[in-house]
Amino acid sequence: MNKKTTIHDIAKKLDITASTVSRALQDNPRISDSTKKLVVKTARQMNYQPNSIAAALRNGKSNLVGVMIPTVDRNFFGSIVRGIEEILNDSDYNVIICQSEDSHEKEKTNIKTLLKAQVDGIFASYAKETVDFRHYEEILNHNVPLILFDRMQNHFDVDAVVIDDYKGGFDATEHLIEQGCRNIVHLTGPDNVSIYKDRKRGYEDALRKHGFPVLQENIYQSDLKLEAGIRIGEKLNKLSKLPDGIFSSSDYAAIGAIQVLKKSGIKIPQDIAVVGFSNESFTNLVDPSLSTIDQKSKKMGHFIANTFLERMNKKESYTPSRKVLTPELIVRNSSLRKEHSKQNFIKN
Amino acid sequence: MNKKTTIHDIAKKLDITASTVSRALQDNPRISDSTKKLVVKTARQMNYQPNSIAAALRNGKSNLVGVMIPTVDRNFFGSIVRGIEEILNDSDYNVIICQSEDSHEKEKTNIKTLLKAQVDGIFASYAKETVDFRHYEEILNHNVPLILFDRMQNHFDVDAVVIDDYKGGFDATEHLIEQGCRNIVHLTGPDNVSIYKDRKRGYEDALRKHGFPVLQENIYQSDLKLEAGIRIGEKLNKLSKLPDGIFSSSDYAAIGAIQVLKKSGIKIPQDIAVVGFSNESFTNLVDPSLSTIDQKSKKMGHFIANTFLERMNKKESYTPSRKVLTPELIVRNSSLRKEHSKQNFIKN
DNA sequence: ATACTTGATGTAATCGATTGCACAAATATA
DNA sequence: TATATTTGTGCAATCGATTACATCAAGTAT
Repeated sequence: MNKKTTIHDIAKKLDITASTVSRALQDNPRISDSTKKLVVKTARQMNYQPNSIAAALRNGKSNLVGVMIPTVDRNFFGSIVRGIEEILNDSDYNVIICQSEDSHEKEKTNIKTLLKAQVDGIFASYAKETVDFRHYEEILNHNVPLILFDRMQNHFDVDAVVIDDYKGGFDATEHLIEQGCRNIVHLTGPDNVSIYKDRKRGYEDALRKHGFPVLQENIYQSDLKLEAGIRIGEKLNKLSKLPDGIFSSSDYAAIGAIQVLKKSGIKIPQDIAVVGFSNESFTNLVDPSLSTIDQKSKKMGHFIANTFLERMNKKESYTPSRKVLTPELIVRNSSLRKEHSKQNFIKN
Repeated sequence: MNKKTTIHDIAKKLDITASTVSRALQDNPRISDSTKKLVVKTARQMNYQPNSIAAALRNGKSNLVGVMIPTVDRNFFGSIVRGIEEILNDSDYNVIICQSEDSHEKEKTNIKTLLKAQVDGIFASYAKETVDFRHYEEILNHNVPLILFDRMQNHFDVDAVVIDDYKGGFDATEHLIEQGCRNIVHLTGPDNVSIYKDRKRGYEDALRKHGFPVLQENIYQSDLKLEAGIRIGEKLNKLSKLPDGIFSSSDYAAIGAIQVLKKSGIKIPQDIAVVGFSNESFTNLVDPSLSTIDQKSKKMGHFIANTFLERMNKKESYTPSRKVLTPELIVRNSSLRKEHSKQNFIKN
């Protein structure tokens, strides 16, 4: 049928060579203005679409980047991806998204897939499950720029964009203390994931700063999913002395706990004030709306993309950098005892 | 540094030609078993990774497909994408995701981008805003297979995978009637989007079937976002006679309305029973948990992917098909008056 | 008038994998 | 023994865009 037109077709029509056409389309100064105009016009007429694959092969550059995240249907990761796209699409890059589903195996196959697709860069957030990082070395062996974000460790000397999880944990806990909490429980995740360790440190330091003891029995470790929150809520329910505050490293776990506690007549935030982490999109849909820590996900996406673009320019002698973003405490009704409803999205 | 190894490198090492290597790696019957084994072994040793871009250029096939959806951070679309990936990754395809954000302009540029990336197929769900479909013709002009899903119209004779929105609307409404509702309000979306029209027809027919009048003043049109739900909730609040049921074409709008109604002391589901649409992930996080219609998103993804694969095989003389999936009513606490809490996820 | 720029375009190789056709050697058939 | 067929490889073109280098005409300097 209608074959795609190539630069050769244009060349033939104008009785010039393909190289001239190519140069003209690239606005090469060595081509006269008159030919340029002619070529551009003819290209439009013939509905020419450059074949990016041919260019990719020749240039050794696919203009594709791969983003690997645990899952796309978490607000945080979804909007990081958006942030990345906002920047990169303007520079003619396309984004391939891979989901690791927090599985080590999937992570491995995803990396293979992306390398096979000849991506120009890989942006990744570790799967929770991952403790062995050899598959990441593959990326570096292939000379593909790697940028880690959010979840990372110091195994590799690569670019990284993270938030200050310590500060997030600290601020959340201090806020609970300011709201009058005296016995604050913390829900944390697997210890091999540094973000959870950091948030926990923040929690502990905030307690210490205000003269409260750090009690190991107040720290509940889990995978931080909804179901884990439910289980922990049930445990809390059975305690002889209820806590009066919960800082959860995950919005999901926080909601799980709140659901159970509400069932047994406990008032949130009056009896127990709760702060989650991530500012998931459902946090202002639930009742009471959930206080949380916003992770500046879009901004993070922008940083990742810009870091990548810089890296592509400097080519040699590039020194990886680390960017730490500051999270923001968002106070909603689940923790606001003093000025009730002030921050509620519904007027009055 | 360490250049990537190509089939030529392998050929040189074994003192054979690249074509033999290529054939050996493809398990071509014309190559002897001994050479095959040797080549495969050497390839492994040299850590050979096929350059898919070169293959793409030669074969005129990028092994990329583009998925265009309004947004990735809606459960429905996110899991469609997952479903698509589950199938296509096994067939060595990669998926590029584009978000239209329900904007006509973004949709246009996304299509350009995908075509430039030489994707082998495009799977798309129309943006709400879109009323002019010329940019979709571009896809067909380029001879790129197009599969529409969820939101679509009959402009093009292309493959389509949709759910039976009419049945979804009918079932939701009939369920409310069974729960004793006698005055059911419906929240619908823009009329140019067929899914909303179909759901509305389902609503109307269910009312008629049970002998209730269809009242235009009971139908509220909006963009179905959270804020729209809030506004409509406020309107309902002011009515002299409150409705006793709400069927919303969107979970978000449903939640918005519920939030307002709860504030003014109205009990859900006792005073007003509510059913949403989409089974968004937050629907069982809110209080009360929201009854809704599940759209079989993952299954839809599977269908889309498989339709595409079939299409790629049959090449010529292909007749587009239309697959209609059956949605499922999920009854939760926002509409369950008779056996309270039975379907609640918390035991007892 | 000769040598030397400058400007504009063409030639041909390249990126890496694929594949139709050619060709030699080995085997089968007459 | 001569011819036909099979088997295993090699040769070279191809996909489309890019680019170092060559070329050639016109213009400038000496």
